[in-house]
Amino acid sequence: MTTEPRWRRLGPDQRREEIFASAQRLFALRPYGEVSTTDIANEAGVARGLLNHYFGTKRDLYLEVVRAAASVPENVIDHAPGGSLEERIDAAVNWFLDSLSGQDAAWINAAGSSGLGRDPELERILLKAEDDAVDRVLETIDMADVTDHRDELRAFIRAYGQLAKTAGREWLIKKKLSREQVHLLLRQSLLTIVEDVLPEAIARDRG
Amino acid sequence: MTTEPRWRRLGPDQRREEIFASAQRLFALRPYGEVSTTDIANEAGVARGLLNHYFGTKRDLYLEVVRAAASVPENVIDHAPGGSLEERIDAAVNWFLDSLSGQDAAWINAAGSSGLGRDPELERILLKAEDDAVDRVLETIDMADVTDHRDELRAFIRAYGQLAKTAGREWLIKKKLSREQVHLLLRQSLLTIVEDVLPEAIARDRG
DNA sequence: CGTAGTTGTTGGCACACGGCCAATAGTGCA
DNA sequence: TGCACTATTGGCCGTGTGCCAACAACTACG
Repeated sequence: MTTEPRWRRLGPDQRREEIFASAQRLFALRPYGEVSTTDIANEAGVARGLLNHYFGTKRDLYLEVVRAAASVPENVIDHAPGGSLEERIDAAVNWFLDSLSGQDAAWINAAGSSGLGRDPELERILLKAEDDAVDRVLETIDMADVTDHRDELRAFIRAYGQLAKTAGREWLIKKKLSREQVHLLLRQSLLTIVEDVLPEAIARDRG
Repeated sequence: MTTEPRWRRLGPDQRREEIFASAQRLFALRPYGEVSTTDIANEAGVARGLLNHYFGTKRDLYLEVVRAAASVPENVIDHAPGGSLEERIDAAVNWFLDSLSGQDAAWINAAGSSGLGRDPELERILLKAEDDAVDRVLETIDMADVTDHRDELRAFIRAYGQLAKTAGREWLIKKKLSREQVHLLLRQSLLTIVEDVLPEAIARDRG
């Protein structure tokens, strides 16, 4: 009589995946403090100690989940450059809104750092994601190679990114705006920044 | 020989204040999870149990601190209405930037909810603060009494608020922008929203 | 087919932290 | 001076997390 094993032994990657998935599910549901490692372990059908073995600390696991959620979806458009500035901007905005509604819209919730009190590591992760998003935008509107006042441009776009994220929330979650209205807001704002604010900001150099 | 007391007995309000101040200091320094009630108690020179007595739970104390940090400074300008739209917007932006640099700039860090996984109560607090800020802006630019598409207007302004907060950070913390540049960005963006986006958004009603 | 080796996995120990509450001790008042 | 009032303490207890040595599933080799 061959007694069947009490648990299955998996390859490290596979088990890691399982745990990570469970963590994703739970962390998306409730905030960090209200998710216990026991919960995650149970969800994954695994002993609690295994989390530490694969991810180190609970916090480390959390940070990995956040990193995954914060990064903009990779499926960029084919980026057909031509056209006027307005057309390119229009395309960029459309791409953005599509990827918002298409995705499970996970990263729309990945807000700026926690409520208060800097958390350097978390901040670093979110800033990295933000910067990637900025690059994406700059590429899409064919301004990736501006070198003159690069820092200022990026700062403007970063601020714009927050506007975009918030507007997205107003559309998808709070339902106060229609897609067309959000599109309008994003198009006009970006247009103003590129055509109006940037040149002027360059003219009067920064102090 | 009169032995001197081991501790002083204060009025409830005063002691409450002391503890609250200590909590503010520590929560501003490190994130929630890395501040223990013991830390706060030590900082306040008080027994740990007293925190619970005055504030209930650690979380309750935290929420009060956040509420204080998130609310925009009350010292509004005298609000001299007259002038063109551009002048009014200019005044509003100036007021905003002044209150940013003037304050200890605490609330500039009070970002949207935690990194992931909704925290309803925290969210409620931050949304309340955000809405107050929106009201403040609308008053300052004399658009507080628009009734037609109030929800849309407020949504636009809310998104704009995030842009403003981020731009403020780029100026005061990251030093990528000068005050003039931020001013320019905020003025032009708000102008575009009010003069351009809003009318158009109203024309094509929301679906 | 048995057996030793590898390592994914478990279970429990130790410790830190937060909520709670009965006992204590400043403090003003009679 | 003593008494009542209550601000404040100190410790108990449950919970959550990191850690690690033992264990067992699986593999390979004799």
